[in-house]
Amino acid sequence: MSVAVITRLGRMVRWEPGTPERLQRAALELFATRGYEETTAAEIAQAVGLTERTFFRHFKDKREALFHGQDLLEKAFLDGVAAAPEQASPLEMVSAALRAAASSFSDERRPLSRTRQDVIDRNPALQERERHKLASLAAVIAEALRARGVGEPAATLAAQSGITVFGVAFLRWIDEERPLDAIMQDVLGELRTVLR
Amino acid sequence: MSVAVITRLGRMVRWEPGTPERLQRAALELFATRGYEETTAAEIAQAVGLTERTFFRHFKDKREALFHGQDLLEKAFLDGVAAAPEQASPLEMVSAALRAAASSFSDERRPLSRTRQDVIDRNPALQERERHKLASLAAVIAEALRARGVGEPAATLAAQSGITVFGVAFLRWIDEERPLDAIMQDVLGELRTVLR
DNA sequence: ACAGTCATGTCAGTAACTGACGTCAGTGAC
DNA sequence: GTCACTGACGTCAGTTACTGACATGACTGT
Repeated sequence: MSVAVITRLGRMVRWEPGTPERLQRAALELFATRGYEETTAAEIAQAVGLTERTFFRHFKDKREALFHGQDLLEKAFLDGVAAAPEQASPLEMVSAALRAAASSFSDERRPLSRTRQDVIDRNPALQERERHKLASLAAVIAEALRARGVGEPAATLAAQSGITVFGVAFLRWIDEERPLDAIMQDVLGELRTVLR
Repeated sequence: MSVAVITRLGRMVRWEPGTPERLQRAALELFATRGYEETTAAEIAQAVGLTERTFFRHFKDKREALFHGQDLLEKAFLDGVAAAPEQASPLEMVSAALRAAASSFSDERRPLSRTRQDVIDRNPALQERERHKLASLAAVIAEALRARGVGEPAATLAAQSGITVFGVAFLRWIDEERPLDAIMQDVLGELRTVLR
Protein backbone atom coordinates (compact mmCIF):
# COMPACT_ATOMS: atom_id res chain seq x y z
CA MET A 1 0.00 0.00 0.00
CA SER A 2 2.49 2.57 -1.17
CA VAL A 3 1.55 6.24 -1.24
CA ALA A 4 3.19 8.65 -3.61
CA VAL A 5 3.32 12.04 -1.94
CA ILE A 6 4.38 15.35 -3.37
CA THR A 7 6.23 17.35 -0.74
CA ARG A 8 6.52 21.11 -0.80
CA LEU A 9 9.86 20.66 -2.50
CA GLY A 10 8.10 18.88 -5.31
CA ARG A 11 10.01 15.68 -4.75
CA MET A 12 8.28 12.35 -5.06
CA VAL A 13 8.46 10.48 -1.77
CA ARG A 14 7.63 6.83 -1.36
CA TRP A 15 6.72 6.85 2.31
CA GLU A 16 5.14 9.74 4.06
CA PRO A 17 7.25 10.56 7.15
CA GLY A 18 6.13 10.57 10.78
CA THR A 19 4.40 7.24 10.52
CA PRO A 20 4.24 6.48 14.28
CA GLU A 21 2.80 9.93 14.97
CA ARG A 22 0.11 9.53 12.34
CA LEU A 23 -0.73 6.10 13.65
CA GLN A 24 -0.92 7.50 17.15
CA ARG A 25 -3.29 10.26 16.13
CA ALA A 26 -5.53 7.84 14.31
CA ALA A 27 -5.49 5.47 17.26
CA LEU A 28 -6.47 8.18 19.73
CA GLU A 29 -9.30 9.34 17.51
CA LEU A 30 -10.65 5.85 16.96
CA PHE A 31 -10.29 4.89 20.61
CA ALA A 32 -12.10 8.06 21.63
CA THR A 33 -15.02 7.50 19.28
CA ARG A 34 -15.49 3.73 18.96
CA GLY A 35 -13.71 2.72 22.15
CA TYR A 36 -10.46 0.86 22.67
CA GLU A 37 -11.63 -2.73 22.52
CA GLU A 38 -13.95 -1.99 19.65
CA THR A 39 -11.24 -0.73 17.35
CA THR A 40 -8.89 -3.18 15.75
CA ALA A 41 -5.22 -2.69 15.08
CA ALA A 42 -5.92 -3.26 11.40
CA GLU A 43 -8.48 -0.44 11.43
CA ILE A 44 -5.99 2.01 12.89
CA ALA A 45 -3.50 1.07 10.21
CA GLN A 46 -6.07 1.38 7.44
CA ALA A 47 -7.03 4.81 8.74
CA VAL A 48 -3.60 6.07 7.69
CA GLY A 49 -3.32 3.87 4.64
CA LEU A 50 -1.09 1.21 6.13
CA THR A 51 -1.22 -2.43 7.07
CA GLU A 52 -1.73 -4.15 10.40
CA ARG A 53 1.75 -5.61 10.08
CA THR A 54 3.24 -2.17 9.77
CA PHE A 55 1.33 -1.00 12.83
CA PHE A 56 3.05 -3.70 14.87
CA ARG A 57 6.41 -2.74 13.46
CA HIS A 58 6.03 0.68 15.04
CA PHE A 59 4.35 -0.35 18.26
CA LYS A 60 5.19 -3.33 20.41
CA ASP A 61 1.48 -3.81 21.06
CA LYS A 62 -1.86 -2.13 20.51
CA ARG A 63 -1.83 -0.19 23.77
CA GLU A 64 1.51 1.33 23.01
CA ALA A 65 -0.07 3.44 20.30
CA LEU A 66 -1.44 5.60 23.11
CA PHE A 67 1.84 5.87 24.98
CA HIS A 68 4.19 6.82 22.20
CA GLY A 69 6.47 9.69 23.09
CA GLN A 70 6.78 9.03 26.81
CA ASP A 71 10.53 8.83 26.47
CA LEU A 72 10.45 12.61 26.22
CA LEU A 73 8.85 12.78 29.64
CA GLU A 74 11.50 10.44 30.98
CA LYS A 75 14.18 12.62 29.50
CA ALA A 76 12.68 15.70 31.14
CA PHE A 77 12.70 14.00 34.54
CA LEU A 78 16.27 12.87 34.08
CA ASP A 79 17.40 16.31 32.97
CA GLY A 80 15.74 17.73 36.05
CA VAL A 81 17.62 15.39 38.33
CA ALA A 82 20.86 16.18 36.56
CA ALA A 83 20.23 19.92 36.80
CA ALA A 84 19.76 19.90 40.56
CA PRO A 85 22.57 21.58 42.51
CA GLU A 86 25.55 19.61 43.68
CA GLN A 87 24.67 19.10 47.34
CA ALA A 88 20.89 18.87 46.86
CA SER A 89 18.93 16.45 49.01
CA PRO A 90 17.05 13.58 47.33
CA LEU A 91 13.83 15.49 47.86
CA GLU A 92 15.28 18.55 46.19
CA MET A 93 16.45 16.51 43.24
CA VAL A 94 12.98 15.06 42.83
CA SER A 95 11.46 18.50 43.12
CA ALA A 96 13.75 19.71 40.36
CA ALA A 97 12.77 16.74 38.25
CA LEU A 98 9.11 17.56 38.74
CA ARG A 99 9.66 21.14 37.62
CA ALA A 100 11.49 19.96 34.53
CA ALA A 101 8.75 17.47 33.74
CA ALA A 102 6.07 20.12 34.14
CA SER A 103 7.58 22.10 31.29
CA SER A 104 6.59 19.27 28.95
CA PHE A 105 2.93 20.06 29.48
CA SER A 106 1.98 23.35 27.95
CA ASP A 107 -1.58 24.61 28.04
CA GLU A 108 -2.12 23.74 24.40
CA ARG A 109 -1.60 20.10 25.16
CA ARG A 110 -4.34 20.05 27.76
CA PRO A 111 -7.28 19.14 25.46
CA LEU A 112 -5.31 16.32 23.93
CA SER A 113 -4.28 15.04 27.35
CA ARG A 114 -7.88 15.22 28.44
CA THR A 115 -9.33 13.06 25.69
CA ARG A 116 -6.39 10.70 26.03
CA GLN A 117 -7.02 10.35 29.73
CA ASP A 118 -10.70 9.78 29.07
CA VAL A 119 -9.82 6.87 26.84
CA ILE A 120 -7.49 5.43 29.47
CA ASP A 121 -10.02 5.86 32.25
CA ARG A 122 -12.56 3.85 30.29
CA ASN A 123 -10.32 0.81 29.84
CA PRO A 124 -8.61 -1.26 32.54
CA ALA A 125 -5.98 -2.61 30.17
CA LEU A 126 -4.88 0.92 29.36
CA GLN A 127 -4.85 1.91 33.01
CA GLU A 128 -2.59 -1.03 33.60
CA ARG A 129 -0.18 0.16 30.96
CA GLU A 130 -0.24 3.66 32.38
CA ARG A 131 0.62 2.42 35.85
CA HIS A 132 3.41 0.40 34.36
CA LYS A 133 4.83 3.38 32.54
CA LEU A 134 4.80 5.46 35.70
CA ALA A 135 6.42 2.67 37.68
CA SER A 136 9.13 2.32 35.06
CA LEU A 137 9.63 6.05 35.21
CA ALA A 138 10.08 5.82 38.96
CA ALA A 139 12.66 3.09 38.44
CA VAL A 140 14.81 5.14 36.10
CA ILE A 141 14.55 8.18 38.36
CA ALA A 142 15.68 6.06 41.27
CA GLU A 143 18.60 4.92 39.18
CA ALA A 144 19.49 8.53 38.41
CA LEU A 145 19.35 9.37 42.10
CA ARG A 146 21.61 6.45 42.89
CA ALA A 147 24.01 7.69 40.25
CA ARG A 148 24.10 10.96 42.15
CA GLY A 149 25.02 9.20 45.36
CA VAL A 150 21.64 8.65 46.98
CA GLY A 151 21.53 5.38 48.86
CA GLU A 152 18.86 2.73 49.02
CA PRO A 153 16.01 2.65 49.91
CA ALA A 154 16.08 6.46 49.92
CA ALA A 155 16.45 6.62 46.14
CA THR A 156 13.51 4.33 45.47
CA LEU A 157 11.33 6.04 48.04
CA ALA A 158 12.11 9.53 46.81
CA ALA A 159 11.58 8.57 43.17
CA GLN A 160 8.35 6.75 43.93
CA SER A 161 7.08 9.72 45.90
CA GLY A 162 7.91 11.97 43.01
CA ILE A 163 5.86 9.82 40.69
CA THR A 164 3.01 9.79 43.16
CA VAL A 165 3.03 13.56 43.20
CA PHE A 166 3.24 13.68 39.42
CA GLY A 167 0.30 11.34 39.02
CA VAL A 168 -1.98 13.23 41.38
CA ALA A 169 -0.95 16.62 40.04
CA PHE A 170 -1.38 15.57 36.43
CA LEU A 171 -4.96 14.47 36.99
CA ARG A 172 -5.67 17.83 38.58
CA TRP A 173 -3.98 19.72 35.77
CA ILE A 174 -6.29 18.15 33.24
CA ASP A 175 -9.31 19.72 34.90
CA GLU A 176 -7.97 22.85 36.55
CA GLU A 177 -6.62 25.76 34.56
CA ARG A 178 -3.50 26.24 36.64
CA PRO A 179 -0.05 25.39 35.31
CA LEU A 180 1.19 21.92 36.17
CA ASP A 181 4.29 23.33 37.82
CA ALA A 182 2.29 25.10 40.52
CA ILE A 183 -0.01 22.16 41.13
CA MET A 184 2.93 19.83 41.59
CA GLN A 185 4.58 21.96 44.20
CA ASP A 186 1.27 22.17 46.06
CA VAL A 187 0.81 18.41 46.00
CA LEU A 188 4.38 17.82 47.06
CA GLY A 189 3.75 20.12 50.01
CA GLU A 190 0.62 18.22 50.94
CA LEU A 191 2.48 14.94 50.74
CA ARG A 192 5.05 16.26 53.17
CA THR A 193 2.45 17.37 55.67
CA VAL A 194 0.66 14.02 55.40
CA LEU A 195 3.92 12.24 56.16
CA ARG A 196 4.83 14.63 58.97
CA MET B 1 -13.21 -34.45 31.39
CA SER B 2 -15.03 -35.47 34.55
CA VAL B 3 -13.11 -36.84 37.50
CA ALA B 4 -14.76 -39.09 40.03
CA VAL B 5 -13.17 -38.48 43.38
CA ILE B 6 -13.66 -40.33 46.63
CA THR B 7 -13.55 -37.86 49.48
CA ARG B 8 -12.68 -38.82 53.02
CA LEU B 9 -16.38 -39.17 53.68
CA GLY B 10 -16.49 -41.84 51.00
CA ARG B 11 -18.94 -39.88 48.86
CA MET B 12 -18.61 -39.78 45.13
CA VAL B 13 -18.05 -36.23 43.93
CA ARG B 14 -18.29 -35.10 40.36
CA TRP B 15 -15.86 -32.22 40.54
CA GLU B 16 -12.86 -31.98 42.79
CA PRO B 17 -13.14 -28.77 44.81
CA GLY B 18 -10.67 -25.91 44.94
CA THR B 19 -10.26 -25.71 41.21
CA PRO B 20 -8.81 -22.18 41.07
CA GLU B 21 -6.24 -23.05 43.73
CA ARG B 22 -5.13 -26.15 41.89
CA LEU B 23 -4.90 -24.22 38.67
CA GLN B 24 -2.88 -21.56 40.41
CA ARG B 25 -0.41 -24.06 41.81
CA ALA B 26 0.02 -25.69 38.42
CA ALA B 27 0.46 -22.31 36.76
CA LEU B 28 3.14 -21.21 39.20
CA GLU B 29 5.03 -24.45 38.77
CA LEU B 30 4.89 -24.33 34.99
CA PHE B 31 5.77 -20.65 34.85
CA ALA B 32 8.73 -21.26 37.15
CA THR B 33 10.09 -24.14 35.09
CA ARG B 34 9.20 -23.44 31.47
CA GLY B 35 8.67 -19.69 31.76
CA TYR B 36 5.50 -17.63 31.47
CA GLU B 37 5.34 -17.07 27.74
CA GLU B 38 6.41 -20.60 27.01
CA THR B 39 3.53 -22.18 28.88
CA THR B 40 0.10 -22.15 27.36
CA ALA B 41 -3.19 -21.74 29.18
CA ALA B 42 -4.25 -25.10 27.78
CA GLU B 43 -1.17 -26.72 29.30
CA ILE B 44 -1.95 -25.35 32.73
CA ALA B 45 -5.47 -26.68 32.46
CA GLN B 46 -4.31 -30.08 31.28
CA ALA B 47 -1.90 -30.25 34.21
CA VAL B 48 -4.88 -30.46 36.53
CA GLY B 49 -7.08 -32.47 34.18
CA LEU B 50 -9.19 -29.62 32.89
CA THR B 51 -9.80 -27.71 29.70
CA GLU B 52 -8.54 -24.37 28.47
CA ARG B 53 -12.11 -23.13 28.49
CA THR B 54 -12.44 -23.94 32.16
CA PHE B 55 -9.20 -22.15 32.92
CA PHE B 56 -10.68 -18.97 31.50
CA ARG B 57 -13.85 -19.46 33.48
CA HIS B 58 -11.84 -19.16 36.68
CA PHE B 59 -9.39 -16.50 35.59
CA LYS B 60 -10.14 -13.42 33.58
CA ASP B 61 -6.84 -13.89 31.78
CA LYS B 62 -3.67 -15.94 31.88
CA ARG B 63 -1.79 -13.58 34.16
CA GLU B 64 -4.50 -13.67 36.75
CA ALA B 65 -3.57 -17.25 37.58
CA LEU B 66 -0.58 -15.82 39.43
CA PHE B 67 -2.55 -13.18 41.30
CA HIS B 68 -5.41 -15.19 42.65
CA GLY B 69 -6.11 -14.55 46.33
CA GLN B 70 -5.05 -10.92 46.44
CA ASP B 71 -8.46 -9.97 47.75
CA LEU B 72 -7.29 -11.35 51.09
CA LEU B 73 -4.47 -8.83 51.13
CA GLU B 74 -6.92 -6.09 50.32
CA LYS B 75 -9.15 -7.21 53.15
CA ALA B 76 -6.21 -7.14 55.56
CA PHE B 77 -5.38 -3.57 54.57
CA LEU B 78 -8.98 -2.51 54.94
CA ASP B 79 -9.31 -4.18 58.31
CA GLY B 80 -6.19 -2.38 59.42
CA VAL B 81 -7.62 0.98 58.43
CA ALA B 82 -10.86 0.18 60.20
CA ALA B 83 -9.05 -0.94 63.33
CA ALA B 84 -7.12 2.31 63.72
CA PRO B 85 -8.22 4.45 66.68
CA GLU B 86 -10.90 7.05 66.27
CA GLN B 87 -8.81 10.20 66.04
CA ALA B 88 -5.87 8.62 64.23
CA SER B 89 -4.06 10.66 61.60
CA PRO B 90 -4.01 9.42 57.98
CA LEU B 91 -0.44 8.31 58.47
CA GLU B 92 -1.40 6.33 61.56
CA MET B 93 -4.25 4.67 59.72
CA VAL B 94 -1.90 3.64 56.96
CA SER B 95 0.60 2.38 59.47
CA ALA B 96 -2.10 0.27 61.07
CA ALA B 97 -3.06 -1.06 57.65
CA LEU B 98 0.54 -2.03 56.97
CA ARG B 99 0.73 -3.92 60.25
CA ALA B 100 -2.46 -5.77 59.44
CA ALA B 101 -1.22 -6.60 55.96
CA ALA B 102 2.07 -7.88 57.32
CA SER B 103 0.25 -10.56 59.26
CA SER B 104 -0.76 -12.12 55.94
CA PHE B 105 2.86 -13.04 55.27
CA SER B 106 4.07 -15.70 57.61
CA ASP B 107 7.56 -17.12 57.31
CA GLU B 108 6.27 -20.31 55.76
CA ARG B 109 4.98 -18.36 52.78
CA ARG B 110 8.36 -16.89 52.04
CA PRO B 111 9.66 -19.61 49.68
CA LEU B 112 6.46 -19.51 47.69
CA SER B 113 6.57 -15.73 47.49
CA ARG B 114 10.15 -15.94 46.36
CA THR B 115 9.58 -18.24 43.40
CA ARG B 116 6.47 -16.29 42.52
CA GLN B 117 8.41 -13.04 42.54
CA ASP B 118 11.12 -14.64 40.43
CA VAL B 119 8.53 -15.50 37.81
CA ILE B 120 7.16 -11.96 37.86
CA ASP B 121 10.59 -10.38 37.68
CA ARG B 122 11.33 -12.34 34.54
CA ASN B 123 8.28 -11.11 32.61
CA PRO B 124 7.25 -7.52 31.88
CA ALA B 125 3.62 -8.42 31.35
CA LEU B 126 3.47 -9.87 34.84
CA GLN B 127 5.23 -6.87 36.33
CA GLU B 128 2.61 -4.74 34.67
CA ARG B 129 -0.16 -6.71 36.31
CA GLU B 130 1.56 -6.51 39.67
CA ARG B 131 1.85 -2.74 39.44
CA HIS B 132 -1.79 -2.58 38.51
CA LYS B 133 -2.81 -4.68 41.50
CA LEU B 134 -0.83 -2.47 43.85
CA ALA B 135 -2.30 0.65 42.32
CA SER B 136 -5.81 -0.74 42.70
CA LEU B 137 -4.99 -1.55 46.28
CA ALA B 138 -3.92 2.03 46.84
CA ALA B 139 -7.20 3.20 45.35
CA VAL B 140 -9.36 1.15 47.72
CA ILE B 141 -7.25 2.19 50.70
CA ALA B 142 -7.69 5.81 49.71
CA GLU B 143 -11.42 5.20 49.54
CA ALA B 144 -11.35 3.71 53.04
CA LEU B 145 -9.45 6.72 54.32
CA ARG B 146 -12.00 9.03 52.72
CA ALA B 147 -14.75 7.05 54.40
CA ARG B 148 -13.00 7.81 57.67
CA GLY B 149 -13.04 11.51 56.98
CA VAL B 150 -9.67 12.05 55.36
CA GLY B 151 -9.85 14.68 52.65
CA GLU B 152 -8.32 14.78 49.22
CA PRO B 153 -5.55 14.70 48.15
CA ALA B 154 -4.39 13.57 51.60
CA ALA B 155 -6.21 10.26 51.28
CA THR B 156 -4.68 9.40 47.92
CA LEU B 157 -1.22 10.52 48.97
CA ALA B 158 -1.29 8.60 52.24
CA ALA B 159 -2.62 5.45 50.58
CA GLN B 160 -0.12 5.67 47.77
CA SER B 161 2.72 6.15 50.24
CA GLY B 162 1.53 3.12 52.13
CA ILE B 163 1.66 1.03 48.99
CA THR B 164 5.10 2.37 48.20
CA VAL B 165 6.30 1.26 51.60
CA PHE B 166 4.62 -2.09 51.21
CA GLY B 167 6.23 -2.68 47.84
CA VAL B 168 9.73 -1.85 48.99
CA ALA B 169 9.38 -3.75 52.24
CA PHE B 170 7.95 -6.82 50.56
CA LEU B 171 10.90 -7.12 48.20
CA ARG B 172 13.22 -6.93 51.18
CA TRP B 173 11.22 -9.48 53.12
CA ILE B 174 11.66 -12.02 50.37
CA ASP B 175 15.42 -11.95 50.81
CA GLU B 176 15.95 -11.00 54.43
CA GLU B 177 14.90 -13.21 57.29
CA ARG B 178 13.23 -10.50 59.32
CA PRO B 179 9.46 -10.36 59.76
CA LEU B 180 7.65 -8.14 57.28
CA ASP B 181 6.12 -6.09 60.06
CA ALA B 182 9.47 -4.84 61.28
CA ILE B 183 10.78 -4.13 57.79
CA MET B 184 7.71 -2.10 56.96
CA GLN B 185 8.03 0.15 59.97
CA ASP B 186 11.66 0.71 59.09
CA VAL B 187 10.87 1.62 55.52
CA LEU B 188 8.06 3.89 56.60
CA GLY B 189 10.51 5.65 58.87
CA GLU B 190 12.98 6.07 56.04
CA LEU B 191 10.26 7.46 53.80
CA ARG B 192 9.47 10.06 56.43
CA THR B 193 13.07 11.16 56.77
CA VAL B 194 13.44 11.35 52.99
CA LEU B 195 10.39 13.60 52.82
CA ARG B 196 11.49 15.68 55.81
C1' DA C 1 24.83 0.61 -13.55
C1' DC C 2 24.56 -1.87 -9.47
C1' DA C 3 24.51 -3.54 -4.76
C1' DG C 4 22.57 -2.51 -0.49
C1' DT C 5 19.22 -0.53 2.68
C1' DC C 6 14.79 0.73 4.49
C1' DA C 7 9.98 0.93 5.05
C1' DT C 8 6.48 -1.49 3.71
C1' DG C 9 3.31 -5.46 1.86
C1' DT C 10 1.83 -10.41 1.83
C1' DC C 11 0.95 -14.65 3.88
C1' DA C 12 0.74 -18.13 7.17
C1' DG C 13 0.68 -19.38 11.81
C1' DT C 14 0.06 -19.37 17.10
C1' DA C 15 -2.14 -18.36 21.32
C1' DA C 16 -5.24 -15.63 24.09
C1' DC C 17 -9.58 -15.12 24.76
C1' DT C 18 -15.19 -15.37 23.92
C1' DG C 19 -19.94 -16.96 22.89
C1' DA C 20 -23.16 -20.61 22.13
C1' DC C 21 -24.53 -24.83 23.24
C1' DG C 22 -24.51 -29.48 25.19
C1' DT C 23 -23.83 -32.70 29.36
C1' DC C 24 -24.63 -34.66 33.59
C1' DA C 25 -24.59 -35.17 38.71
C1' DG C 26 -26.54 -33.00 42.63
C1' DT C 27 -30.47 -30.41 44.84
C1' DG C 28 -34.86 -29.05 46.20
C1' DA C 29 -40.00 -28.74 45.60
C1' DC C 30 -43.89 -31.29 45.11
C1' DG D 1 -39.89 -40.62 43.50
C1' DT D 2 -40.01 -37.43 39.67
C1' DC D 3 -38.89 -33.35 37.59
C1' DA D 4 -37.34 -28.87 36.85
C1' DC D 5 -33.27 -26.45 37.88
C1' DT D 6 -28.55 -25.29 38.78
C1' DG D 7 -23.54 -25.46 38.63
C1' DA D 8 -19.28 -26.88 36.86
C1' DC D 9 -17.59 -28.55 33.19
C1' DG D 10 -16.67 -30.01 27.84
C1' DT D 11 -16.87 -28.98 22.81
C1' DC D 12 -16.58 -26.20 18.96
C1' DA D 13 -16.15 -22.29 16.21
C1' DG D 14 -14.72 -17.75 15.81
C1' DT D 15 -12.11 -13.21 16.49
C1' DT D 16 -8.05 -10.63 17.34
C1' DA D 17 -3.51 -9.62 18.98
C1' DC D 18 0.70 -10.57 17.71
C1' DT D 19 5.10 -12.93 15.07
C1' DG D 20 8.29 -14.88 11.55
C1' DA D 21 9.62 -15.41 6.81
C1' DC D 22 9.90 -13.63 2.57
C1' DA D 23 8.99 -10.31 -1.33
C1' DT D 24 9.03 -5.53 -3.37
C1' DG D 25 10.40 -1.32 -4.98
C1' DA D 26 12.17 3.32 -4.39
C1' DC D 27 16.19 5.53 -2.59
C1' DT D 28 21.51 5.89 -1.72
C1' DG D 29 26.15 5.65 -2.29
C1' DT D 30 29.81 3.95 -5.25
